[in-house]
Amino acid sequence: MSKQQASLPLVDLNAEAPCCPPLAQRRVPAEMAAVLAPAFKALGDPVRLQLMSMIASAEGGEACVCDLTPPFDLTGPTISHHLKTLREAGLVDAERRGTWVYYRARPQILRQLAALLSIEPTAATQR
Amino acid sequence: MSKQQASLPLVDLNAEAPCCPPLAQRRVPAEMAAVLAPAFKALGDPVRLQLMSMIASAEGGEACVCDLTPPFDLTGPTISHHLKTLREAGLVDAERRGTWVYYRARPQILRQLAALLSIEPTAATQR
DNA sequence: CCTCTGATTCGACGAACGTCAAGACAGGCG
DNA sequence: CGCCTGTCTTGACGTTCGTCGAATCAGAGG
Repeated sequence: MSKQQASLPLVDLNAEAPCCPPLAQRRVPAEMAAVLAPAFKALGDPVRLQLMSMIASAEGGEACVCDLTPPFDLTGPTISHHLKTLREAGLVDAERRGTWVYYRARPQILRQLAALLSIEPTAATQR
Repeated sequence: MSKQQASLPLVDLNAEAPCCPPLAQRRVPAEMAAVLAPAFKALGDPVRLQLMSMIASAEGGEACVCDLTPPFDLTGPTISHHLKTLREAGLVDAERRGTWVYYRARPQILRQLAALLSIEPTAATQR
C-alpha cells in the first residue's frame, strides 16, 4: 500500500510458488528460478542482509527507517535504495504512519527460501 | 566501509560460522553478513540457481559439466564462469576425473543458509 | 501559509557482473 | 607423437549495481 510501488515489477511469490520443493530433491525449473533468484540476489549484499535481519528481528516485527539508518556508515538515500530493493524482491513491506516509515518482514517468503535450501537428512544425498 | 569483498578468494564457512542463529531471531553482525552474503549472491542468478539445483539433485550427488551445459542457451565458457562463482562461494566442489569434471554440492553450507532463513514458530515474532 | 524534519527519487560516477569469441590447458586415442 | 574432445582462462563488450550529492515529496507544527 505504499503509494508508488504499484507500478513497480513486484515479485509475486505468493501466487507463483505454491511452495518449495527442496533444491536438492528436484531440479528447479527455469520459471521458478527466475522468480526466486531475485530474492536471493536481494539478500546477496551485506548491508541488505543486515537490514533484513534488523527488520525481521525487531520488536513488534517492524522497524523504523530512522532506526535502520544510523548503524551503517552510509547515507540516507543509500539505505533507502537498499530498502527499495528488499521491497521489490518481496522480502519486506513498507508502511508510512505519520512522519515515519516502518518496514516489516514477510515471513512467507523467508520460509519458502529456507524450504528451498533445506536438505532432508533422510535422502541419500551423501556418498 | 561496507565494501569488504576485497581479498576473499574462498568463503570459509566451516571455520567461520559455528552455525546459524536465525535471521529473524538475532540481528546478524556485520562480519557474518560479509561472509554469508556472497553465498546468497551466488544463488541470486537464475542460471546459477538452476545449476546448483541440478548438481545437488543429481544422481550420486555429483554432476558432469557435459550434462550441465546443454540445458542452457549459453556457451561453455559462460557456464564455466557460473560454476566458478558457485565454487568461490563455497557452494560446490569440483573434481576432475579423466576427461570430465564433476561438481558436487556442499550440504553444510546449504544447511547454514537454510537455518539462517528459518523462522521459529515459537518466537514471538508474529503479531 | 511557511518551515522543519524524515524519507524517497533523480542524476551521475566507478566498480562489478553476465556474456561471448578466441585461445590455452588437460587427457584419451589413433 | 599428433590430433581430437572437453574444460577452463583471457580479453573485451555492454549492462547492472552500490554509492553519493542534490533535489523532491510527505507530514507535523508553528
